[in-house]
Amino acid sequence: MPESDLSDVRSLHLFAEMSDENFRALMRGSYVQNFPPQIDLIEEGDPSDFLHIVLSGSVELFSSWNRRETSMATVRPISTFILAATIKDAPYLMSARTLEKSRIALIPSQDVRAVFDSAAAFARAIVTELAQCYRSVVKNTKDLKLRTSLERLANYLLRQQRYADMAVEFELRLEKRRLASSLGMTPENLSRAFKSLQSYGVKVDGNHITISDQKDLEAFARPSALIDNYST
Amino acid sequence: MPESDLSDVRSLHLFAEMSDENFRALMRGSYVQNFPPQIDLIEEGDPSDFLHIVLSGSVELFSSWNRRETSMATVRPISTFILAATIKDAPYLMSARTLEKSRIALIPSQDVRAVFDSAAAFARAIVTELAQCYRSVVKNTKDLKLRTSLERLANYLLRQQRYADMAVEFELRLEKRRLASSLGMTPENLSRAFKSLQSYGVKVDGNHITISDQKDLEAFARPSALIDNYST
DNA sequence: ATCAGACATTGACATTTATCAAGCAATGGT
DNA sequence: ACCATTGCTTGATAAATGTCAATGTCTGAT
Repeated sequence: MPESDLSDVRSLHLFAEMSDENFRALMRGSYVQNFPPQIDLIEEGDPSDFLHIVLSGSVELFSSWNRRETSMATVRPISTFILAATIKDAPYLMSARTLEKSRIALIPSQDVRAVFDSAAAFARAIVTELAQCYRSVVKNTKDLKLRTSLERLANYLLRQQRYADMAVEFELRLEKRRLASSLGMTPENLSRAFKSLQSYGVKVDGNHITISDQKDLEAFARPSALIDNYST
Repeated sequence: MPESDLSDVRSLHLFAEMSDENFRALMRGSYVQNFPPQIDLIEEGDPSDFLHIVLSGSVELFSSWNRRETSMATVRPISTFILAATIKDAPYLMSARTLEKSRIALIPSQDVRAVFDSAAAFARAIVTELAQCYRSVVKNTKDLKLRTSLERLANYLLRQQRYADMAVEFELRLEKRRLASSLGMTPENLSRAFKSLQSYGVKVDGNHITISDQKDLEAFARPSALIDNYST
């Protein structure tokens, strides 16, 4: 990696207090690459092989579901992206593409984790928890921006069913008006949404839910691991 | 703190690998309290004095803006909440209230940071960055759930103006269709939204924005530090 | 057992937002 | 200079979602 890029990367507060030794260890397997505009850098769902750093240009983080696409953030120099996935060794939650001609540093994720592991265990635990929370909110944003309220409800029910060990019948654990607010809709709309899901085999009696045709509901809801799976 | 609560807290993976000594240091200033249902535990914007842990019952994280309120998440035992604010020593981004009778452990935030600081500097840097990203996404979710698309655009413009050192005129740094997607709307709707903001003194010429009546736009947009301020 | 209060549902309607189709710049490549 | 492409805007329309008002239903307190 060229000297000027090295000092750019070094200037990130992420590496500011790191020892020279650890920094060199991190840079050993890293490299810098120039990309033209509109190049896909990473695709959501892929394993997080590299921590990315935008040195110049700009990168769009976006996400797709069911033929829809939404912009999640724009990353400008000099900053990292997908750090949480790197730390968690989890798949990317978002895709990334260059918006313009961009210079990107790529640091192998396993090197980041290795250097990081030499730190105290508590630090690691805090980070894991933070990363988990962070990724949950990202999933929630995808749910909000990519789905209609009916789709959000359908997928919520499927998640709850999974939580209830795939039982055909289970209880809602939230008051309906809170559920409505969680899903970003009004209580009135939630009532109508439940009614609409009757045609996909969903029965509602108070807080008691029956999913009589799992496959049918899934065909409508199109659940995605990158939105609905809390553990990844 | 009672022994059974101590072991509950200890069982969190956040503390699992922590030394007994550090754990005792953390618990020294901590205490456990029982709360009735519907009690406000924290209010968004307050300084993060305590890391909270739900031992039993459940807690709703929610957020308010402009007479509207939205549910952000429900926290169930045994888990922490508002860790990112604690680590960053930043104000709470969300409010919290008990949904039912709940038992909550309260750990002084400064103790968490003190124990954490004894870990390596790189770990701290990673966490700071993660916490920053996490909190940004939370702000983004609040923006999406609490505001109409017109309000989101108005506040976006005010944020961009701040980025441009409060200049009356500045350039959009995003293509309009990407901006639309970022704000969770269609390009067509963005065009109309720009037109609607004309009545608040916003002029648009390509990517060039002029905000001729700052106060008027702010009166409409009602910007909030807990949504629009990237540094907190 | 009854009543008050909170939550849920329903219908009518308004608003917001998306979709589709067409036309209008700007831009870059030949 | 021209054309083709791409992005932006506009109008018409449709769909989704929210609001308001009324009613129904449940539950816990007296």
